[in-house]
Amino acid sequence: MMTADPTLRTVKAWPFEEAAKVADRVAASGKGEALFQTGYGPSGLPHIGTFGEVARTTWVRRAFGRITGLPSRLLAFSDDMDGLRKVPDNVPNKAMLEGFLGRPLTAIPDPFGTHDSFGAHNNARLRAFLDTFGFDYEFASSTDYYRSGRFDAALRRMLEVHEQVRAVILPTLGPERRATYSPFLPIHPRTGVVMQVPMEETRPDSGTLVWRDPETGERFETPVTGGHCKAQWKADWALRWYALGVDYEMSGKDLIDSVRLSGQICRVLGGQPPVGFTYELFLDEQGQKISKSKGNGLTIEEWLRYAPPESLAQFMYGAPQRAKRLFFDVIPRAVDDYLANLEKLRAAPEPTNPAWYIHDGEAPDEPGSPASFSMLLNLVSAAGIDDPLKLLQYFGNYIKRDLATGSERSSERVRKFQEWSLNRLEAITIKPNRDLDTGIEIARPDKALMFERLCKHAVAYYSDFVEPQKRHRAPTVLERAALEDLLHALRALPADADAETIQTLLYDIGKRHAFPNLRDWFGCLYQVLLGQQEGPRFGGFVALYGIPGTIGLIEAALAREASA
RNA sequence: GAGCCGGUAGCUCAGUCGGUAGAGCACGGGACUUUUAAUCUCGUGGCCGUGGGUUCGAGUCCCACCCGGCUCACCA
Repeated sequence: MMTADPTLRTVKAWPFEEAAKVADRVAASGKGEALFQTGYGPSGLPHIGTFGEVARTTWVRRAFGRITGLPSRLLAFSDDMDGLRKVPDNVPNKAMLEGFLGRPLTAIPDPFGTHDSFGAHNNARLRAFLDTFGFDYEFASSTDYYRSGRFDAALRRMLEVHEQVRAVILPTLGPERRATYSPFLPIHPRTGVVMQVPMEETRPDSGTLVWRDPETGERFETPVTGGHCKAQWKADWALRWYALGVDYEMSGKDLIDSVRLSGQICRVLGGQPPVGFTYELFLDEQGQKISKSKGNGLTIEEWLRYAPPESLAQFMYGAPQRAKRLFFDVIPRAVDDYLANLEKLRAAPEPTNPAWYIHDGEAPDEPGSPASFSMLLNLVSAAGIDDPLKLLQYFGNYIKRDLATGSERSSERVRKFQEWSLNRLEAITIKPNRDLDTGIEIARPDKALMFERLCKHAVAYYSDFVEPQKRHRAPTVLERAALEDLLHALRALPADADAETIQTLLYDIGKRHAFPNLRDWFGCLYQVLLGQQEGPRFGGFVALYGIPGTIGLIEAALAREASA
């Protein structure tokens, strides 16, 4: 059991400020533990906001544990009993789903055919998503809770105060809805549809409702308990808070009104609404709201292709109550902020440091990254590196050159990295090209070094954004002659010729031909061979890229010109 | 109509307890380099939206206003 440290209540970081409120609430209730909740709508497949909400809640939860020493649970609650309102665009078997509109998601066949129901399918995806990041949570299915009777007492209570609950909601509704509203949505005994109908009678003594099918006129008496009824959205939220004693739940700004009304209903029931936290929504590059239908903004898949999850957590940590723009350009900064914070965490575990939350107070036992992500991106773009392993090699050479020249610019970070992993990097560096494919497994984020992962991500960035922008220009007559000259010279070189030898060769050839300025010769190499305006020191590039590969580039360039 | 957030360097933003204004990028100079890029280093650049108030002192606290944006207003 963790020891309590009440002095942490005053830590100036939002998770602790939140946790202190939860601690007060739990102390007042006399409970020995705290219940944190995050909810998921029926349409909602997991997305980048899901990650944010669970991560942020987890941080508050951890802060709570540090302050109080008390245990806590995080309930991931799926609203899988909600009626399907419309057929989603991104699923197969849409025609089949049409026939089940209005029924609870857990009473609809899985359009993917892999689970017992559509609801079960979505639940599985949600859990798989959360598991990917190693979140500590307890999954809850609304359907299970209703059917198992866990909500029965609360439902009967809501039936008793039916009119008071209505009184909370009615003022917020338009005239026509006002006439039909009930916090109870009975499941139609014949069609299975979640009904939105007015109650003709409430019978608290028997725990039932009397209502009429608007189409057939048939009258039904339905128990509110046992999964025969579910609660309407805002009442549902309140019911859950009341029945389970939820202590903390955060939600987006779009739910401010719902939080207020659900809180009122919760009080009507006799409960105390949880400590709440409203976070801002994300905007796209133009400051527009991110919506899945518009397809703007950044998906979590995209983020995780270009950067590690720790950087996304870093982004989510900062200023949750500000509308932040979420698009590609924020990624490198998030990564570098994280890397810097990671080093700070290593030096001193301060709970004001975002990395403290991301790693639960203790930096992982690995060397971090010797270079900023921005630098890796520059490097990969300048050198046109399309392979993570080559980037590692390139960087290894870079470090060695650094050491050899005795440069003072080796930062503390680089030095640490060298101590920890120089041998490993050395092993990578001397590996012959043909073994590259079987070299180091870089693709598994959980196993690989942070730096290896960053190399992988940098290359992905290069492939997607830099590489497509390349424009290989055709060589001039003069350049063509020089390139042919270079081609022959390279063929004559041993395969393991070093960077200096190649660089000297390049100068010789450049001088041998009538370039007005040597700079033009190198410019030709970048523009014709690499398709870029500028590039790396070319001798080093050839040594890394391989002489056969470079020969291929030249041949391709000459052929391109011939066919034009 | 109700509510929320923002306005600080050319751009994106940080700014802790009220105490001489900060970073990255961009731009300029230098170092290193047998070209360039990278890297390192130095530097240019700000009426902190406007007006008032509190204070010895305000980017920071209070009030009002202007501008920009978002959310909710007969779904969940």
